[in-house]
Amino acid sequence: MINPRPGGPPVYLQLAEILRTRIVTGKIAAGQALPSERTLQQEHALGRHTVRKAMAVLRAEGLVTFVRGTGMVARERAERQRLVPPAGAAVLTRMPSSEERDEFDLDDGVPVFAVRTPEGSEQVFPGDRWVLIWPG
Amino acid sequence: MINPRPGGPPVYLQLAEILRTRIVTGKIAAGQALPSERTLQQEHALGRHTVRKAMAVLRAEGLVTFVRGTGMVARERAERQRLVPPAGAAVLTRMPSSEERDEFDLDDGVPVFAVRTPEGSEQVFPGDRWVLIWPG
DNA sequence: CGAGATTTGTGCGTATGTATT
DNA sequence: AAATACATACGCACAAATCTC
Repeated sequence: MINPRPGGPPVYLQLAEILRTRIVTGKIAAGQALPSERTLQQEHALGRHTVRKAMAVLRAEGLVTFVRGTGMVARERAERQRLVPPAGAAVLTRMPSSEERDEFDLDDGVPVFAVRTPEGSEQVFPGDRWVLIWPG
Repeated sequence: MINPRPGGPPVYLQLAEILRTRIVTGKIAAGQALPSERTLQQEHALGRHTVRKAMAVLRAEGLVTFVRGTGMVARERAERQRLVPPAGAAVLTRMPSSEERDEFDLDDGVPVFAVRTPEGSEQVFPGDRWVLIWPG
């Protein structure tokens, strides 16, 4: 139940927590649609901005994707490809630039690996589709 | 100049691009404050909602931090510590959970490394303070 | 120290556009 | 063609944190 008392957590974070719980516990399975904006507004007696802000939180966490005309969908966990970087490489993680989001067709809330070789070149890998493996 | 013609890119993305350019080119140095919401509204004749959406884009990219009562500040790039994961480890990157954001005092738009050892344990490292090094 | 101004945070209302079903 | 659902964009009010005088 959402509690709008002052001093407490913001309403949109309370709603995000409710939805997050449903997703991570599997009550809403991957690929399955979540309640629409309107439904959430009516069920919890909230304004549209508040509902959208809660949804934006989940999107930024990479838990959901939005499909226009369909709604908010719990994100599928893609199979990850294994990558062994070259010897001496340095690996950073960060959010992608807008160009990188376009190039790799990344959802909101998906970071990237940036692999820098000793020679100085940098290659970018979408964080939701790769796992880095250490030798050994 | 911002162009609100229909069919073109959304106004808030145009504004985000303008501010992004100022940051990455160094016109606005790290640690320096950006124009306030009000200033941006007046300069570009936009509603507050639109301005805030542009700012949210930059925040999600990890370019700026917001300080209530102070303003929007270009993020400092922290010195990164070097980490060599154990042999056979698998490394993922993702956005942190709300608990992890609290625990590590992470800004918005900062992903984490998740290092899984062959034994099955997982350890989390803030993505803005660590760089992973491959042996070699 | 306080008072007031500034700035971002939260929450709601409304209208219109666009894509999908 | 129509309904549904999200996207963009204008507006308002008040709260909370910070800064300045």
